[in-house]
Amino acid sequence: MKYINNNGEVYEKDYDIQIERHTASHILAQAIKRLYPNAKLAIGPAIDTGFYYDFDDLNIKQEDLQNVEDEMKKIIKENLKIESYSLPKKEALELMKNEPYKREIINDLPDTEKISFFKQGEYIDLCVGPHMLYTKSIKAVKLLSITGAYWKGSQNNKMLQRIYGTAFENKEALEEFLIKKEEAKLRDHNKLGRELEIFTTNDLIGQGLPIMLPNGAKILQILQRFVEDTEARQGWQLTKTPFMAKSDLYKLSGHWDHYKEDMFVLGDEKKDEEVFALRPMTCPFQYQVYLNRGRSYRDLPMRLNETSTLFRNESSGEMHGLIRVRQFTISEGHLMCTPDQLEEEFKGCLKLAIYMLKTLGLYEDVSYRFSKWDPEDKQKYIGTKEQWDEAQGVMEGILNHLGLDYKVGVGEAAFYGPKLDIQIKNVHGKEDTLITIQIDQMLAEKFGMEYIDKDGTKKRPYIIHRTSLGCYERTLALLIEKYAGAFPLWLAPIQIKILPISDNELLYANEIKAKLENEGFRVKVDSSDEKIGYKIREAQLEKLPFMIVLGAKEKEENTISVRSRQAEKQDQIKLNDFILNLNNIINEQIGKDI
RNA sequence: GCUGGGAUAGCUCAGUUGGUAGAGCAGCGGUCUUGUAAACCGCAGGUCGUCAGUUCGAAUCCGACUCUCAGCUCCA
Repeated sequence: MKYINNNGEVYEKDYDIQIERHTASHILAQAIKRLYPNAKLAIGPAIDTGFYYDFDDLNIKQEDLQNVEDEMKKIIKENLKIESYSLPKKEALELMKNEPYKREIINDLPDTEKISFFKQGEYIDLCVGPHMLYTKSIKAVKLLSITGAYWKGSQNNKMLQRIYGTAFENKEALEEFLIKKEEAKLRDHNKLGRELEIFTTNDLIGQGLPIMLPNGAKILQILQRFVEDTEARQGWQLTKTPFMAKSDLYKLSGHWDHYKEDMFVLGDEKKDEEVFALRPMTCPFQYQVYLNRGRSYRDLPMRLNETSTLFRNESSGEMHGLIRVRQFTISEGHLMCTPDQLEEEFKGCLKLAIYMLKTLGLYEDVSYRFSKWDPEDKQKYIGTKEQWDEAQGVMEGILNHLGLDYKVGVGEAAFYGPKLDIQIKNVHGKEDTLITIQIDQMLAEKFGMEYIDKDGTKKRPYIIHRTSLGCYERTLALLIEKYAGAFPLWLAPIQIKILPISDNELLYANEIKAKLENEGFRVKVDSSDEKIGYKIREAQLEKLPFMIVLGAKEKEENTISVRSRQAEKQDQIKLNDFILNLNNIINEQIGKDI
């Protein structure tokens, strides 16, 4: 494959999908310029799933995309040769005199810089390249959607019109991508979760406030018991702190100055003597547990956990199914320790998180992000540069010592400290934080937390702020998508459905149900008068782990016919053998050691 | 919060240039008592997201709001 770089040099290299996509974005811009000459060019990079190009003074609709795509295919067919050349800044500005966004980019470049351009036919774009050598090198291209996007990614700037598209090496690869995209939609928790009656929402209750239906509430209960029991075995002590507090608490913690926009405040500061706010984080509440009396080094490490319901007044456009909500519950915890305990305890928190991920089956799907502050953003963060350097330095040391493969996210830290975020992508490819482990010194200082050390002097403890399985609602959403609703046995809200072939077996069915429930299993009997084939199909749609078919034969022989959701047909066995089998499966699923 | 779609029965969706709402599935009642992908008959179910407007007349046209989807921004 031939490419051209911004020195005008042509070179040979293996097929590079990112270069193809970047070239496709130029062809998109060329097509837009031909069809809508008044449109202004912003930027058009390649991304993970394809490419986009941002335009101003363009107002097209979804229906117009096909037309644009047809024009792109025409340009590809014309097989224009792509050339590159450089200009001094002054001439570059002159060349782009009708492109305000390009001029802004050029103006931001140093004066000494030679500015490179790529040209294909009548179309010229400011670009560092490289590109494919001919437009015909684009083998499969498709425009996908059209949305708004802020210029330079800042909401203070104008919103431009962004066109998303994708390109592949051949038509088959494009086709496969589109099919996968459609399949992903079927796993979408926001659709599947409603279909499987896990949750719903309601106009009267409001945005970002999902209602957990019996199936969803059951899964959350199972998860919560699992988390609390596991944490207890790891030396965590459960606390229960209030859902709200006076504004005084938040003023001390810094939330009032740095987080009030995102809080639900009860009352009016101007009129009321006392104003309350629902808690957006548990830290300042749980710190009061530590502060309940003086602490000695003998009390450390002190591990406090809480199944903690939080309230955040997210902007209206942010809410999404169970992934982004206004009220949610997290497996939160705060760990107070001495400096020389810090690394070991941090490791313990990470180990616990990884154990949770492995048990849930999500371990292979996560990535790690070291979230630092942005020194430029004075509004967002409390503390001094020295404090941040220290906290980040400590965390970086630990992360590197653990040999963790992580990316750095600048400006992603909490307002009070750096974080190790464990990230996961949903079915649409959008990444969110599932679990977070943070080192917090600023709030410890604000609340005056200390301990008496061996030498009798007062010292400030290090505090690790962490979640073990993260936000329950978000985790549930990811689990729905991971398993496409077919939950592992230990998590399934209904584990077994009993299908009597006729009403003659109803009594026997209820007998089996009672015995299974007595063993702690979650069972449902299908007492409808449908035919057995229909009942099986229904049970399959519910994605339950097991079904039991009971007819005259089973009743006669005092057996059951069991079928797992993967199996083609059922096996006739004794109930006790089935119970043994179920327990084995569950032990396998949650019995792993930390 | 911003840009652009959308909201009709529990669900999936029809509904023509404005004339007063329909199907399939689910539900309920009955018949059938069934051995592996949808038995048969019947019934019921809607303030067409909400509110205000234009009109003799609005699911349909205009406006505001609510909710929802995709993306941006923000974030667990």
